[in-house]
Amino acid sequence: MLEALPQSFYLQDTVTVARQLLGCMLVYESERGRASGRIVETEAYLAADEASHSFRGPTARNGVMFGPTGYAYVYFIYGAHFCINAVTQPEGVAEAVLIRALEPVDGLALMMERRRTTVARNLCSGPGKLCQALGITGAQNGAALFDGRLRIRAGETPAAAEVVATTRVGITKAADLPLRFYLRDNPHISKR
DNA sequence: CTCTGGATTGAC
DNA sequence: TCAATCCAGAGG
Repeated sequence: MLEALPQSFYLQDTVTVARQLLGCMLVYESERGRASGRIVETEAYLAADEASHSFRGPTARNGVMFGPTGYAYVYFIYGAHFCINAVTQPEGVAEAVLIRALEPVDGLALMMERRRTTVARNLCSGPGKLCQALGITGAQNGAALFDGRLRIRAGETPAAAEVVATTRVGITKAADLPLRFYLRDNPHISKR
């Protein structure tokens, strides 16, 4: 897609990508229609990072992380939810940015139906929630983010002072690293 | 093959 | 605060 961020965007340092994805738009054109939102929360997962799925080497689940840059790594967790990551770095270097929350923009009615709620701030305020709201499942694992029905567009760049860096959510290893980024005071972030 | 626990969510 | 729910990953 002309308007999507180019594949080369994802070759930047993974922390830089995690920061720069804030404000960008995640769009998915599903069979049932388009749904999209502005990215307001991300987390970086690095190669030398015990909390990353890629830390112990390639497996059937995490294989996309070891592949070329700019593709979606979608996995199933807790027997119930999907989470979507943007794979960064060249082939062989397994790093990614977990997209944790969106501010809903397009397809509100479809999101409300999928999420079974009409409360806007409950539609995309968590990694599992936003996948459900957009209709993203394991079928999108390995999909390009720079071309096709699942893509990330540039958005309004937030002011540097608006970006907060803190520790990641829900992990037990490397839990002290400041690799979570979100937009200050945004009502759609995943916690509180 | 069995066992453990998780990049979560929503109900209590 | 805690159970649901299932599969990936580790170990035998």
